[in-house]
Amino acid sequence: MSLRFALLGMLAYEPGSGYDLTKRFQGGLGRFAWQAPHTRIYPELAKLAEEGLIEVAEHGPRRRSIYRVTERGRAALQAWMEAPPDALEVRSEPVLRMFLLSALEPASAHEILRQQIAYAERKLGEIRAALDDAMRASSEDGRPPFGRLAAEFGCRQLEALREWATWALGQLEDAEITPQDCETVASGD
Amino acid sequence: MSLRFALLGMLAYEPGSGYDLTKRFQGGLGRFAWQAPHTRIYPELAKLAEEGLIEVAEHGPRRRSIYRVTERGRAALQAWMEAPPDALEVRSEPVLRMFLLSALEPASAHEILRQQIAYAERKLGEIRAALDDAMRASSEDGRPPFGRLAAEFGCRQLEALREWATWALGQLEDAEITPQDCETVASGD
DNA sequence: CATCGCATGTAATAGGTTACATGATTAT
DNA sequence: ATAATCATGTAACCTATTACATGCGATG
Repeated sequence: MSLRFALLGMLAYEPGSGYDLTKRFQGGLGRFAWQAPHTRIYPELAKLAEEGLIEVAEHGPRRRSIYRVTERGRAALQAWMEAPPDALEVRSEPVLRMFLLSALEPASAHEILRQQIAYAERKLGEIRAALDDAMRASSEDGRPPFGRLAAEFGCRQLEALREWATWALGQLEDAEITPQDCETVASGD
Repeated sequence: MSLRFALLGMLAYEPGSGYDLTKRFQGGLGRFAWQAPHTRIYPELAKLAEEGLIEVAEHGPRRRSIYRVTERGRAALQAWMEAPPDALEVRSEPVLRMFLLSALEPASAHEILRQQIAYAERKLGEIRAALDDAMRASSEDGRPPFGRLAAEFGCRQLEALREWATWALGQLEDAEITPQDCETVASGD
């Protein structure tokens, strides 16, 4: 249900073809917000056009169709953006991994936390590089890059991940020094 | 592909039936890491059992089957946890909303950011309440609540959201006071 | 024995991934 | 002409959501 609004929003910012949108999902800052292959994008564009939320603005070479949002489309986007997000988004593999840490041996948990820290650093680098690219590209056309705020958001989330993982490492070490379940460690297993 | 490891991990911590796992996904701290209805849980448990990663430890009243992980299951979980997470998780409705902010009128963007701040506050309250519950419940059985670290992680992510939204509001106001695209506002539309 | 909650399932539909296919244009 | 890239699509499959169904066991 979100893909259609992703498309609607990108087209509201700037008209384009399915091919253009595919590239924006792959290459631009959009990839830090949502992902979709062209095989999902084209059918969704067709549906949006059928419902009158977008329309073909122009035909290009090959079979290229450049879409733009209609008034109704803009209204639909606005309505969706204003609708209160009520369910906490909870299908995140990184969070799941962190959730399951307690199911592992402490030594593994340490190792995995250190991996998470490295991962956060690496992804931070990626986003910052992408942001730099986007800033440079957009300084030519005068307006700030689409998704700049979202990229900053991504950075902050990753920084929070890094800080949390560092903190969690400390927690695990504390728990090993002063285990509260000494009395229950009889069987050994 | 992640659901199976969510189940494996929960069973590694403590054996249980599909019904138990359903409740853990709904009620406990698990709901801040992954979500699944029973209609997905039962078939996945069947598949895991067929592959020998879990097995029936005990049969209860009604048709209740209590599963536990096998050695192979534990190894599979370990391997998955240790595998480097390589793709940045990017299908998040909140992030998408933030990404699309630029497609809206500034006044709407303000309103939506304020909503996000309120949302973050509300969800922070929910997680903290759930964490308190879990702490109280687990103080009886001696070990820290499963998912405590993850709940803390969720809190930090929400705090980052709140801080970011506050910062973004400031950015939008700055952009309105000193718009860099004055020279291009000739056509009006 | 009626009802409530436990415990599991099926079926229909929607959303998403991967592999494969194809024609049109530009570049060499 | 041939290759590369643009531009779009189909088909098979997997994952997830929603609605509906059912039978067993405890409780009053």
